[in-house]
Amino acid sequence: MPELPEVETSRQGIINYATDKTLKSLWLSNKALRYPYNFEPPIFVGKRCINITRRAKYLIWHFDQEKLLVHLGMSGSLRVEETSKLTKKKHDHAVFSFDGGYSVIYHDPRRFGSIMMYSGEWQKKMAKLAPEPLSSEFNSHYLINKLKQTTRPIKITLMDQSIVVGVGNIYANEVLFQLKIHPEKQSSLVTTAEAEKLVVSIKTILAAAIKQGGTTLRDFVSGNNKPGYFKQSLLVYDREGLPCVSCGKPISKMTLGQRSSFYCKVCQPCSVKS
DNA sequence: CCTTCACCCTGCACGC
DNA sequence: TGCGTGCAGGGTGAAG
Repeated sequence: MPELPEVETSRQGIINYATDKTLKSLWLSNKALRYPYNFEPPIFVGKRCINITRRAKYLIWHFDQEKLLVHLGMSGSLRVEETSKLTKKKHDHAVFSFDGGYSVIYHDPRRFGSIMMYSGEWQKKMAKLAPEPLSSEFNSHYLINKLKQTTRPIKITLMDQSIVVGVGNIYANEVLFQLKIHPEKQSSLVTTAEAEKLVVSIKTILAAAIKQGGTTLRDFVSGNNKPGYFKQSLLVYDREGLPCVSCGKPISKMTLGQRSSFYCKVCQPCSVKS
């Protein structure tokens, strides 16, 4: 369920159970995730977790020496359970048991996620990632320059990891609705004023979602954590046919880049499409 | 270089 | 109740 706010929420949910703790055991299921494992569990067992950080939608688990990269894909989630009461569920693929009595469990039905040792190869990949949306590096000057260079629909550009990381399908829809920009609008025709608002809107909406995610953190311990996803606060995503919160006309749906796009034909007119 | 497309996998909602 | 279909919040690599 991970867009960037969920990944960040997951990080905050597990960090206190892993940081400054020694990994006592690491169990992996025999099912392959997105990539074949590039390590054996003993490499990490006995090592102390120093910190867990996030880059884009990746979590980086810093152990004494090696680092571990965890991505939740489309259906991944992390939960914390007391090791003594741990019950493995279908689609659990990794159990990190730390001293202190708690385990972090990686669960991923579709197995689009990955757990990898942070090898040199991965460091290269990560180094190429675009700026974090909440960083000062992602500003209107930067975005305007990027938008000039492509004729693709603005929604596809916003979701392009080489432009800015962490803006997934839901938030791309929400941001464009908020600013009354048609999802198909050619990126290079987005005005300077619109680009400036896009930057502000992306930062605001992601920060707000992260903040809300925090309210569900206590559920992590019980193991029945609901992903901190706030459907009730989404204004356009998954609302096809339902009245636009602004004008009341039904929300439309179209496919762009193989992803569902929701928009209001009235509030987001395609005046300057292509 | 840029853009589009297929695809990795399972679960679920829906229509018949 | 069961079956088939389409769809899902991500990301990559190959092909055009």
